[in-house]
This record gives sequence, structure tokens and C-alpha cells, in this order.
Amino acid sequence: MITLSEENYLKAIYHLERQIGGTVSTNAIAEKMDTKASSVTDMSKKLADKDYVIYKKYQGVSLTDKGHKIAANVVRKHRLWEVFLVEKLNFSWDEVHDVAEQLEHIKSPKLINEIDAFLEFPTHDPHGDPIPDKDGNIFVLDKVSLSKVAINDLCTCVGVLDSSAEFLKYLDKHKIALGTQIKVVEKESFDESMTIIIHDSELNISKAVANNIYVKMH
Amino acid sequence: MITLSEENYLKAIYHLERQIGGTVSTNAIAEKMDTKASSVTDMSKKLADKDYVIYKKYQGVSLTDKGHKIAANVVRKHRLWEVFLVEKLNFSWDEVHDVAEQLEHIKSPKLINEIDAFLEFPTHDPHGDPIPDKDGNIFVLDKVSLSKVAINDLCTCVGVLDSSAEFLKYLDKHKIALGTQIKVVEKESFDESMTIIIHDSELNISKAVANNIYVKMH
DNA sequence: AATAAATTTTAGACTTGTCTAAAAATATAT
DNA sequence: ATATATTTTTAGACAAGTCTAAAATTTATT
Repeated sequence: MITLSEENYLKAIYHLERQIGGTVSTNAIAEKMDTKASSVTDMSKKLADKDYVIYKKYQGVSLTDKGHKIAANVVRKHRLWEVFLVEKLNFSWDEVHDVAEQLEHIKSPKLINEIDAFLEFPTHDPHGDPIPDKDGNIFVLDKVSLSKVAINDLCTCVGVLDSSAEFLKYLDKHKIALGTQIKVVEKESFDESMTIIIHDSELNISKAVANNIYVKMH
Repeated sequence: MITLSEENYLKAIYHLERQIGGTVSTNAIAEKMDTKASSVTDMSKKLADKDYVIYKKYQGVSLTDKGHKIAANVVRKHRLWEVFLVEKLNFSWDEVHDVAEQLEHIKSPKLINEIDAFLEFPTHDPHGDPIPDKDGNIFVLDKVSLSKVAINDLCTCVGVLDSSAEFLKYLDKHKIALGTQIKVVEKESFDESMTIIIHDSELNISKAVANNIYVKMH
């Protein structure tokens, strides 16, 4: 039986692998999980013993098929629970993360299948992140960072890079949500800020904000 | 912050207190939790340190107000989740226990309040057990063991004593559910079995079965 | 290529929750 | 009331997961 801690490590490695796109370093995991490198080394050995990762000393880890499947399933559960909380229980998108962190570890195949059906098989969570299917496959739609969009182009918000409560509340304040139409009207080369039009009014956003918004081009 | 293990001990003590009606012995807890008496002693000290129980050497434990509140809240969560699983996710009453054992430890006041509202504030779980309110109070309805009912009396099933999957499946097989009307037509003094009428047909049940069914008199 | 810097691992320690075996206290029986 | 049986506690050990500090390895720099 897999422990809660092992599941959290596999999930962190999963996210880092897709972000970095290769083997994941000890330090990267330590930073992501807010723990010490020595703890990561210990756990890497355990995960390798159980055949969840390939671990070579000083070379970092990468998920095996077995490990990938487990990690993807944890992510699947996390995101399905997030949809449930927002769609059925009146949570806002900045409130769901901590609860989903707990719910993602509940072990019951029937439970998660029923939740999936109850929600009518959603494909994305409230932040626009894709929900892995039962086999761990995800279908990524072609999204672009808002900061890359050219002047006068029209696009729609489909996700966020940073889904911290802080950033999500900023978006709420400025009435930016998934599905919101955005037109870029000006870009300031000095600080790379941009002016956009949403809901027929102008808004100036910093480079940092634009970087964290994903859009689909029209 | 309270640990999962501590919550489970408090829950066990809570159930034993209501069952026995006084202080709870080390051995009783050990048996209920399928662990060793020495482990219970260790934990009793920890719980006493945190002011969740009163513990006197060789005298057993009893819940403080603080401990009672925590335990009742765990039971509240357990039973609300059970209702949710049965009412919304197509679980049968013999499938809910193991999952609810996990879900009862999720920490989020908003989550459980929303679940409560989503279910329209149920007062009893799928086995007829009362759901404690936010302050830990429960409102017990006057129920009687079926084995105590006299011949020719009419009653309605309102709960079960033993909610093991095995027993619940037995009830399903014989079409006995909460709300089912039962008439006692014969009692065999030899083995204390009884004949009852449900859904217009006769059924003979053992003393053991009758003991495990709670009914409300008409 | 040699040295400095950064990363990673090892060794040993600590906490939580558990166990076994033995000792102490309480309850029961003659 | 004394001996026996049962219950409970203590003492010491272990596994999981973490930490600090020191050693080993890899990477970067001159």
C-alpha cells in the first residue's frame, strides 16, 4: 500500500517532469515540497525500491510507468474534486486548493468514478488545467501566454499558470474568469505591461500578470 | 493540530462512552481499535496532555468537553459523508463505511457545512444513526430492538445496531430497509427466533438478527 | 586542468505511533 | 484474607519520515 507521503512525492515529480521535461533533480523536488534535499534522497530510494521511479545517485529521478500512473491518478482526483467543490458546493476558484490537497488522497475507485459521472465527465478543472483520464492521459488544448499575444489580437482566457489564491483574487477583482474575452490594445516596451479590453473597459496589467494568464486565440 | 490517529482514538472513546455510559477502559479501546493495550496507554497520555480526555492510571479515560466536541464532529462528518455517498453517488448502505472512514478526517469547516446544506440538513445517516449537529448535540428518537416487540405489534424499521456490510447485505436480500413496516406474528421460545411479516410475506429471523434491528412502534 | 561553488548523499538523531515482554496494580475466587 | 487471574503500565525496540552537519560528487569558473 502506498503512503500519503509517497503520493505527494510522486505528484511533485509528475508536475516537475512536465514543467522541465526530463529527469528531476533532488533540489527541485525539495524546493517544490518545501523540505530538505536529504529527505528527498531518502524518499527517492524508497520510491525506486517500489519501482515508482528510476533513481541514479546524483542524477535525479524520473517516473516509471507505474509511478506515472499513480501520480496522474492523484492529479486526476485533485482536479475532479476541485470541479466538484466549485460546481456543486459554492467554493470559489481560490478556495479549492487546500481542500483538494486532502481529498486527492482518498482511496476509493468507485468514489472517484461516481464523482466523475456526477460532474458529467469534465475535462478541465476550475483553473483551466486538464484532468487526466483513468489511464493518466491528458489532452492539452493549444493555449498561449497572454504576454505573447500581439496588439489588436482577440483571445479568450482558458487557464492560469499561477493558481495561488492571491493571483486568483486579483483576477476576480478585475472580472477576469475562464471564458472571458480579451483584446490586447497596447503594449509598453519599457516595462512590458499591456493594456487590454475586457467587458468593454480598459485595464492595464503588468508583465507578471500577463505571464500568468493562458488564452486561446480566435 | 490534531493527528489522524488522535481523531480515531477520540472517536472510539466517544462510541464506547455512549455504549457503556461511563469511563472507558484501556482494554475496551484496544479491542475496538484492533490494537494493543500498551498503545492505548501511550495515546491516553498524549490525549490527556492535550486536554482531550481525563486519564487516571488504571482507571481508564473519559472525554473532556473539548475532546467530546472533536469526536462528535468526526462522527458528524462520517455520517454526513455516508448520506452523501448514498443519496448522490449511488453507493449502497453496505459500501459506505470504509470510504466515510477516510472522508471523516478531511479538515474544512466550509466543506462539511456545504455538504450539509447540499443534502438539505439530514438528521440521520443511511443506517438510521443520528447525525450530531455543529455543537455535537444529537437528538435520539425513541427506538426499540425488534427482539423486544410483542406478538401482533406493528412497527417500522428505523435503524440497525450492527452496520457491518455482511448484516446489511442480509437485510437487502430480505428486502428490509429503513422505513419498512414489520409485523411480529410469532415468537419461538426455544431459540428466541421470530416470524415477521414484511411486504405481505412471512419471514423467519433469528434472535441475532432481531437484536440488530431497531424499530419505532406504531 | 585545477580549483571553487553548488548539489547530492551519508551518518546519526529525533518524533510519532506502534509492538513485545516484563512488572505493577486491580479484581476475583476460594 | 490470601492466592490467582486479569488488566494496565512501563521499558525498550522498531519503522516511517524528517532533520542537521559533514562528506562525497558533480558542475562551473578561471
